[in-house]
Amino acid sequence: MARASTRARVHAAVLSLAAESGFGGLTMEGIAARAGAGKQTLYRTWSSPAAVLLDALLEQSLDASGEVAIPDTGDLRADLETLVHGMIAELTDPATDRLLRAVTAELQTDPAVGSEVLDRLLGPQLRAIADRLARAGVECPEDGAELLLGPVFHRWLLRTRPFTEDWPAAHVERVLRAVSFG
Amino acid sequence: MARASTRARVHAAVLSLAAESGFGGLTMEGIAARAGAGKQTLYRTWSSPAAVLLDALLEQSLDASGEVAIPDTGDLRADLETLVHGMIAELTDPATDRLLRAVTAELQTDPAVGSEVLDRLLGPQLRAIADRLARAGVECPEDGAELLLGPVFHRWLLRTRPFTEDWPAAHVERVLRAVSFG
DNA sequence: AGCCAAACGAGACGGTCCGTCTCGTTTCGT
DNA sequence: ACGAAACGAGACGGACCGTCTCGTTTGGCT
Repeated sequence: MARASTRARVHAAVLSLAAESGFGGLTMEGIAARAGAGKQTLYRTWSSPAAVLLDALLEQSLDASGEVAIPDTGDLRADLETLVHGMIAELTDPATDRLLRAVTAELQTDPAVGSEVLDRLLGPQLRAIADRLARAGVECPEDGAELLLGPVFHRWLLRTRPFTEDWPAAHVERVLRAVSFG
Repeated sequence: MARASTRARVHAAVLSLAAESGFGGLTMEGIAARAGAGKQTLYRTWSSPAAVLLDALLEQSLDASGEVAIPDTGDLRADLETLVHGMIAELTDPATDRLLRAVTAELQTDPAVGSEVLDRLLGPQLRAIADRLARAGVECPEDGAELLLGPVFHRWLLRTRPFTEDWPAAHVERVLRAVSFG
């Protein structure tokens, strides 16, 4: 669809612009100018600034890890705590917080972005956690994964209250009890 | 700040426009025109179409109920199931789904909308649930309320999978077990 | 009743970004 | 070497933006 070199320049442009002026400062015209690309070239592949940013973020995350990795030391409780701590760290990192919120916001209105996020980010993550739970003998692993992540997203997205140091341990404790593993 | 009659006309305008063309069709100019108001009048009180819509929705919900009411029949399990069913029904109602998503999206970028939602909608709801849990003798009622609502929002917001008929009962079952009430 | 300041309706204004459209150029497969 | 596909550039009309004046209405105060 699009030339690899073009994609690379556009990705670099959207990431640098987002880092400089936040998501609110992203426009198709701005991205095109920074990338040295025509607007038509952008519209040929992406439908909105959020779609461009999402694509760049996904490519970046794939470069880094290749696959979604869930800790698996044999100690389920410890693994889940590590996981929750990592999630909280990423969600609250000022560098990524705004970008993730922007993608989440766009996900609410643009169905294409929604299914892209689900297919390439959230889905694999949920499946990986569910697999980890299933391997430990949990009965409803999908529901367990949702029970683990739901409250984290809830607190972060809706800004109900800050995360505390001791909450993840207590939360994992409750989740394990919920799935009959305490 | 603003005259009551003006507020009423603006609220009616934003609700009718949102019902007709969805949230995407909301603009300050459009709302002002429909309400027969000057743009300056809108900007004097609200900062964005989302803020206007939120204000209208909040006023509407206050008119209807006056206070946040949580079922309290003495049967905790039944009450929570009623609550979850009601939430799912409201979240998935086509008439409100898009509006709630729009407000949630705006909540990610506009801090003013965020604290407004928290103060007048989410906060009271969470507190009411936590109170209900506390009355039943649950130890960490705030965490319990979060455990109950988090997965519901998670599934709805991120569109991971549809709600099924039997999920609420199983979910409440797990939450009660998590807070040592099963 | 009469007054005055605050709130208002209307809309002009320059500006930004939208999404579409040409046009001439570059790139790449064969 | 050639033809098609992808591209860079930017013109274009249009929608909204947020700010700004204006002259008018409204409601409280005396």
